Amino acid sequence: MKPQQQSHALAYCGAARDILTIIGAKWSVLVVSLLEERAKRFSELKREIGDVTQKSLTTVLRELEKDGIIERVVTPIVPPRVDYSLTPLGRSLLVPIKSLRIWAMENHPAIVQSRSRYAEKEAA
Amino acid sequence: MKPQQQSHALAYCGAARDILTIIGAKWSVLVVSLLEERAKRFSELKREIGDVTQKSLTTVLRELEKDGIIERVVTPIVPPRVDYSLTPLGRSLLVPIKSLRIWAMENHPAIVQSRSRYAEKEAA
DNA sequence: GCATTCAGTATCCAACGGAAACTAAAGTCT
DNA sequence: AGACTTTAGTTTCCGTTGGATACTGAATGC
Repeated sequence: MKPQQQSHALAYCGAARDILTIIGAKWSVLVVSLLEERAKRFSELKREIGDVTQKSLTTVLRELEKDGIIERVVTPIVPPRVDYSLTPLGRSLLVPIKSLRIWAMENHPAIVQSRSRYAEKEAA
Repeated sequence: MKPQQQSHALAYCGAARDILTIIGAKWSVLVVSLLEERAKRFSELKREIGDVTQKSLTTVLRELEKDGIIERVVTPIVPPRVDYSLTPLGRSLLVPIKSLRIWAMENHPAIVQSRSRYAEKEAA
């Protein structure tokens, strides 16, 4: 979106989209949520998430690091040790994430139901 | 993610990811926000958003309709008229969206700053 | 010497998303 | 009569992104 085409009511749009790009990334909310408990290693995150590829996990961790949401600490030993933890900024992100999670829990059934209604409607 | 691989703490994950897939879609939050004011026509939304293609707008509107977040009302005249409006479910989604928007407004500068710090760090 | 661990890369391929052109159907202009 | 306009899309093409799989390097345990 070109800024000059936005209406006054949409001034927040750039920032909002930017944030949505972050938390909309496939594994970011899960990673942030897992790091709420404590700092964790790469392999630990991978194990806990289950079916995420190294590449995808690396990508999302790097992105969150760039954005200042997590911190990456490398201990140069062999085998290498890398710890990830939430920054204060990352910790503050837990607030809107929680709000979203609550909405998700409450309304997910309704969405699933709506989808199946739509599916059988278009099957007819 | 295969459900049986999730830890107990991540039971919400499926629902949360599902919701994030919706609101993470490129134009959905903007569309939902624009429909907060009142029901709007396809062309109206396209004009207000600015640089979205018909295809992308159609896709996101169809998706939000499937999920029961917006309602699509066709008036069979020529030229066709299609009105989109928020359902009660869609209206309830405005709550977490607002929470996210507030966080975005407050923390976007910090994120931008963190990114440029990262950029010059890796340039070195 | 061989396998394993850890934190990634590299390569390949499928899916998604955008740009631009096309469509239908009626009313209006010339 | 023929051309143009509007609305809400669809179609085709194409570039970028994201996932699956395989590979790397260095030390340690068997």
